[in-house]
Amino acid sequence: MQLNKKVNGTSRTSSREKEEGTEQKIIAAARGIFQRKGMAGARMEEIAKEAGINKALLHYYFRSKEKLFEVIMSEAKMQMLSRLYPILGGDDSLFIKIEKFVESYISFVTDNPLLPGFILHEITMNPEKISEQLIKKGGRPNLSNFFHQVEAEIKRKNIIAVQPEQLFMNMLSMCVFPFVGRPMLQAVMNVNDKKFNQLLAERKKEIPKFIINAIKR
Amino acid sequence: MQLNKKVNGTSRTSSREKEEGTEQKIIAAARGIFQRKGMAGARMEEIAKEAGINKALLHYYFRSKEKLFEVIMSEAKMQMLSRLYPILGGDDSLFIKIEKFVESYISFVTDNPLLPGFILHEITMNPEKISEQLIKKGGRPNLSNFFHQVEAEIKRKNIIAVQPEQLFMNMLSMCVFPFVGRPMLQAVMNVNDKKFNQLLAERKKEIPKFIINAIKR
DNA sequence: TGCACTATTAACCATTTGGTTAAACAATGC
DNA sequence: GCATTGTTTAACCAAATGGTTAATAGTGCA
Repeated sequence: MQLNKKVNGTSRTSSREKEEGTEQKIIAAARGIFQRKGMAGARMEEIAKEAGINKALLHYYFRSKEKLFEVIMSEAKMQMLSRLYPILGGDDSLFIKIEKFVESYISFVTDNPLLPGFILHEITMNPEKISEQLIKKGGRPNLSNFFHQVEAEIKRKNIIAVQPEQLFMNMLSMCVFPFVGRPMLQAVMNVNDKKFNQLLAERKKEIPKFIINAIKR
Repeated sequence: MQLNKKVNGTSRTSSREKEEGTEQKIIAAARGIFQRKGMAGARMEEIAKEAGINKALLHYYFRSKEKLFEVIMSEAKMQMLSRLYPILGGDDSLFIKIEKFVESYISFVTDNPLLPGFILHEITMNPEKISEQLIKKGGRPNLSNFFHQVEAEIKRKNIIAVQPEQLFMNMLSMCVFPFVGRPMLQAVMNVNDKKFNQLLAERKKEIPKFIINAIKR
């Protein structure tokens, strides 16, 4: 038994529908189940079944639940962070950055609605272990660029005084929380799925407007 | 075996330190462990040990893990919601409401930092079952009061046009998210515990200022 | 004092669960 | 063809886990 990932390009088993290869099927299944149930709630058996394979084969590709989990988690973190730094670390003006960031982040999370809750929960369960690599993965944290820019705009009297950290937290909170807290928000506000989706879509424009209103002089 | 909760007032076992009664010790232990590990990650054995009792006694007081979980969850939901409605449903002016709400909510969550993440995660794992009672528990949802007030202020041209739902989501997001996403935020912003606590405390004033700035004409 | 009832425990049980093994199956090179 | 190597499975295993049982200790009260 060895863990060499297979080299095959086109040659496939005589199976009918799948053209992706076992490893990808496993990852896809694991992604879904881990995100839906969390590390503690996920079952190797269920992942195997959803991937259409045997449980033993799961351990043949990924030695343990932890190993498999780490693959999924590391992929998830990278996805989340890779949207974060490029925009905020770029050359745009502050207001443009805010607009681009919110638009990009909400679009992304709309396509991956379970991601934030998954990451946040697991990182809370295991802060040291998971947040250490947060820095390395997905590019070096470039927030200092953004923070300096905020301070510069304050000095130039273009915006009111606000701690960059607070501004960043506000922005991220408003983007991410509605996805993490969706079921609660819908229940509390008594809003159906369609209406809530519409609210989420509108937030791409609403949040930047809100933020810029809040800070501009 | 019966589940009668004991009637004793003062008479206690000859145990040394505890004066709270077994049931309360169990609930305290369960609260901590469920909040830290979640339903799926919690172990009955561990709860028993933390309560200083036998696992069998746990089942003597609360028949099953689910039953015990429901006690904790229902208590948690009530706590969260009981801060929500009274203030927003009250008679204060809009700006005062916002200030009171943010102040009260952040204070509360500061004292119970694991609560939001716990509730949000479990409600996501099991939306139907848990969010149904969200409405009943902790008083009827009084958001319509708040929503009408927002619309009235818009009409009176005291604030700019904004959907009440969006405003509410913004407010709740900024209050709650920093607690749910704390480990991630600290890692990403490279901020130590002390500094982060300070930021959180400052948010009690910062968020209302931010919101009011964003919406006032 | 002894009886009824509650509280508590050690030992036990059945199921679930992550993980392993040995053998069957393909595919590929020679 | 057949040996080699990688892939897949059914069966199995040990530990963990939620839950139960039967016996013990404690307490009030008739």
